[in-house]
Amino acid sequence: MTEHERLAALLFPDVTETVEDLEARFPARNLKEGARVTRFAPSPTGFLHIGGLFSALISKLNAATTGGVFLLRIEDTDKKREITDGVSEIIKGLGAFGIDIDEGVIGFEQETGDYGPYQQSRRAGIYHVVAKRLVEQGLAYPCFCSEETLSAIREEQEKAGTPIKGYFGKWARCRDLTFEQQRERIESGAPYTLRLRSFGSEDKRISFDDLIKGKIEMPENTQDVVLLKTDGIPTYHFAHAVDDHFMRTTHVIRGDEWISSVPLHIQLFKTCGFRVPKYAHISPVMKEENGGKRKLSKRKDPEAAVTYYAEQGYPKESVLEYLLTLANSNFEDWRRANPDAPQSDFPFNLKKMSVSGALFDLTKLTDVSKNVISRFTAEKVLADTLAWAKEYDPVLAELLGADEAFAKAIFSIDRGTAKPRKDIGKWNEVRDYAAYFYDALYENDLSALPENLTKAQCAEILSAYLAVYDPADDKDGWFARIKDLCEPLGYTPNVKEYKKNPDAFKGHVGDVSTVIRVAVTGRRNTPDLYSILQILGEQTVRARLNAAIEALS
RNA sequence: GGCCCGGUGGUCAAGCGGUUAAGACACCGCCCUUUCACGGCGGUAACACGAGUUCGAUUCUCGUCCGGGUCACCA
Repeated sequence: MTEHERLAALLFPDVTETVEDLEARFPARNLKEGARVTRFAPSPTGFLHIGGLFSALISKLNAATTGGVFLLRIEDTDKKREITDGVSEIIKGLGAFGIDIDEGVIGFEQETGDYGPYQQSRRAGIYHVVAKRLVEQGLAYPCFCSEETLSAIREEQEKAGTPIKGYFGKWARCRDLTFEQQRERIESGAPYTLRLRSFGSEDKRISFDDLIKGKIEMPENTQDVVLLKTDGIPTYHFAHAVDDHFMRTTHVIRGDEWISSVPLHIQLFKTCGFRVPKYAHISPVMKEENGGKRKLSKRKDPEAAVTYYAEQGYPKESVLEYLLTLANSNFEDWRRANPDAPQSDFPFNLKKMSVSGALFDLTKLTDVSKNVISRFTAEKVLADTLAWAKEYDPVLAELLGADEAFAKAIFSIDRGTAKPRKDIGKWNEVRDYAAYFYDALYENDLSALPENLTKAQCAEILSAYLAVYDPADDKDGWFARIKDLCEPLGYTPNVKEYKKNPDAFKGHVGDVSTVIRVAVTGRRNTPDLYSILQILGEQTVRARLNAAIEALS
């Protein structure tokens, strides 16, 4: 038995499995050629971030379009930062956007798939098997340095002005401890971390092909990084190598803040004897501030949280649609060519992803959303609004739910035609959009009446209309009736005529219908008036006309 | 500071040696029109800067500047 092996036995007395056992336990996946295995691996430290959703979407798309597997792994190795409902926040968030998890953690203490556990806190045994092997081979060693010692080393380096800081080479005090020294400390119960014994050189360069950023060249890793913390839990780096190897991940898609540790990661895969996966690093979603760009911040920006979109009432299809336009610039062209195709039909391509961070543009999101919603059926608009309102606007939910046929009629105006209306960008706009259809929300606001007419003139128009109003009219008949109203009252039914000779009339048919519109809806800008009158029904229309006449006299 | 990455209109972005430098959002104007929305037409607006290489650079090289990331027993 070598000293390395004796050390390994001392460090991991309970580990009986070998790396070969693990290889057998997690065999290569039986997937068709070209299928990609991707993963989303967040840590449960807060709400799901829009950037996280973005990267999950990209990963999912890569798996889905290649007939591969998209898995969810939870990186809960830092218990200090963990929050109570972290895991379910993530799963709920993903679910809310229809990003289905093929494998991995799917609920509280629930997972599916043969490559688990998928929660790092439950994989300690697996990491230790690999760690033990590394120690046996002299590629890892225990480090007994305290935090104080570490910062003392750092200070010394600062003073000396060494170009590279950290724990490596001659600064790595525990790297060359004798076996006796190691055993003595371990047996005395001294806390220790397990460090990688790095053979990297700062003079040598390593290059790799990032699927998004292209070829990147960097110096090799020289640091004896921590693999296992004092509590025996792995650091991100070590867990990444072990997990993505044994989960047989083919493509690691993650935020580009990881680029700088790729040399370390490649080194880790290689020293463990694992095949290096392909990497794709996504640029972060940015926000504008004082003319500059910065990453969307969980703390400062409400729109960083995925829940923000749910609260505002952006349909998930809209958020996804917008994210897709950010992801692949040809998505909008594709959408124009395939207005009704499901998003999953889009031939997503990693290579077409932007290399620099995009500013998240809520205005554009809303525009995209208006288009998405305009393609929804009235049934879907109703159902989605109802679902949203139940949580965020109970009054609206109550009103819409009280008579669904009525509500559907509201959403049906011009819907399904070649030129559908695009009034609604998110569900929290529905209340305002539909307000005047409900007496409870309707405000008898006459301030929008045409300013070129007197109150008396307006009242006159309304009275005249009331006298001829017939709910049985069809649209043409209805408008003909309004035109007939014009001349006796001193208006012209012909707008062009009015423009030619404005002094000859009090106004034109547009003014007449505006007066009626304002009296019935309390506003000047509405969809087609005829449809509105039909939906409101005779009783309400008469009541509102009468009320307006009274208010004007 | 070291090491990486990036810089095309206000925003997202095509283009990758020769283009009138696409398109989308936003903005402005006009048309359509009983209002609005939709739609149509048009407009304002960009290759960070300086050197090279080249007959010719937004495209290639170098430098400068600016922006971002990263240098933990956090992920």
